Amino acid sequence: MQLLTNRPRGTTDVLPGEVEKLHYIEGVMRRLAHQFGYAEIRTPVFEHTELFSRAVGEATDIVQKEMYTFNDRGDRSITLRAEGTAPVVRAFLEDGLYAQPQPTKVYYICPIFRYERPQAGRLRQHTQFGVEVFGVAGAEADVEVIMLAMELFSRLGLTEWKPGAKVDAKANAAAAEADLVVHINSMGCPTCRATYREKLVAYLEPHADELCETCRERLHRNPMRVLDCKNPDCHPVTSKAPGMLDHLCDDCRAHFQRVRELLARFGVPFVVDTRIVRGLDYYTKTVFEIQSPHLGSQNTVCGGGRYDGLVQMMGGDPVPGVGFGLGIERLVLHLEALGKAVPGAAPVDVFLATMGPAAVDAALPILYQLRHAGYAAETDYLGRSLKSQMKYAGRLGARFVAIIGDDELAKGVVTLKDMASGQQSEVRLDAAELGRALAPRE
RNA sequence: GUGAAAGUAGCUCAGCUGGUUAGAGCGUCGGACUGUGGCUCCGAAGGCCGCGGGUUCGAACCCCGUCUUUCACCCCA
Repeated sequence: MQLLTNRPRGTTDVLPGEVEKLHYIEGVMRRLAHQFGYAEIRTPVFEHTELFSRAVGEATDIVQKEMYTFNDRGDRSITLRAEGTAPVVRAFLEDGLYAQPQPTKVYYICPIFRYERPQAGRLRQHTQFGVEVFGVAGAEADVEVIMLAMELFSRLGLTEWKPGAKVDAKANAAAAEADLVVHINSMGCPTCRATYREKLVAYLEPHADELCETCRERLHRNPMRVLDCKNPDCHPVTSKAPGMLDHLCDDCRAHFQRVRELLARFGVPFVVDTRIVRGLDYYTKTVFEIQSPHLGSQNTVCGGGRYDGLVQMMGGDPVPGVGFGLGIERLVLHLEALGKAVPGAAPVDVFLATMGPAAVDAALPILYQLRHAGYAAETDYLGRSLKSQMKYAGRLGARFVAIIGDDELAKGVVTLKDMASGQQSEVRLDAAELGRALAPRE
């Protein structure tokens, strides 16, 4: 088939049969968010470009090469939502959420757009479930969002983990091979990070010629990114470099300590991973990624952290924040890798099989009355044989088929067939009577 | 943005070292069973062999370009 055009690169069509999985997953997310005290927020799919370029950081990969940016007809620079947190922070300030009872706890399920090379688990449009907490400086909030993510994975059957189970460091290392693990790190605050940054640059500069090309570029622009370079040539230098964790100020050190204590107390499997740096500039203190061993190269299902300076940077009073984003498409890959079944299409309650025009006339009013009464009812519009209609009803997963032919019309009944048992009975040709016969009897 | 592999019916794939009208299974539709689904059998529809150019008497097959997909890198969800 020669089509006029196909879908743009890195996008997907979610077809009937597949979409039900998303409904199920999103339903779990919404219930969970509600139980944790998070309310939904919806922000526009597009924003002014400077929202992302300023909040995420001019030097980041997202801003430099991954944004869908265009000028609209009013010559404004517009960018499709490249990231979840910045728009929520904008709304928090613009819509005065800070004037409501604090803290503000919100969640969202929305599409994210990034111009990247597609790969398994990486699309140009993907969907994120994200949560944000504003107004809590303490580590309890960092831990709450991590607990929320872990609880979600647990409810979806992606991990054996249950809150409260005892986990020690050795068990964590073993779990990292087979199960979801939270990788955490601390980025410090602007004060201690600046001090650390100087020390790091001072250490790296004499070794610049031992580093790879990208690292030499990053040395001054974003030296912390040099540390997580995967190029083995850089490892001799980076492995001896001073670490951020050794240079945290008292406040940041205590915060990170508290996060680890609470995670341990609640039985969350975690490892301190100094390579978790995150590609967004706004993070402070805690950053984390939850990685799955079942996803191949794109193995981060959930990533987030604390952003205590972002609200002020965007023009508000200083309000601390913490949150995460979680990729739903990767979640689905993970479910499939584990062979986890999720509910499919909802079944049809009754299929009205008609034989001849008189039967169609009799069936249509009943069809709409049954639907009005809340039943999923379907019929044939193609004038097909009874056999074909039976076959079709079987495909739809109909619980019952109501057969209406000349015999039934003469008697004012339908032949009602229970598709699971094959048993048939006669029911009066009347929507209310039929409805009673259809009522689930379990 | 870098490197590698692959694109043949709706889906999964055959198709010999280039040689007439490109095949199978599954799925779809119909029939066997003119009033009864799942099993079985029979039949039909469905392909510019991703697209464009080149080589050749002749291209699904060889060459170049392009688009898309997959894998890895970068980075992320």
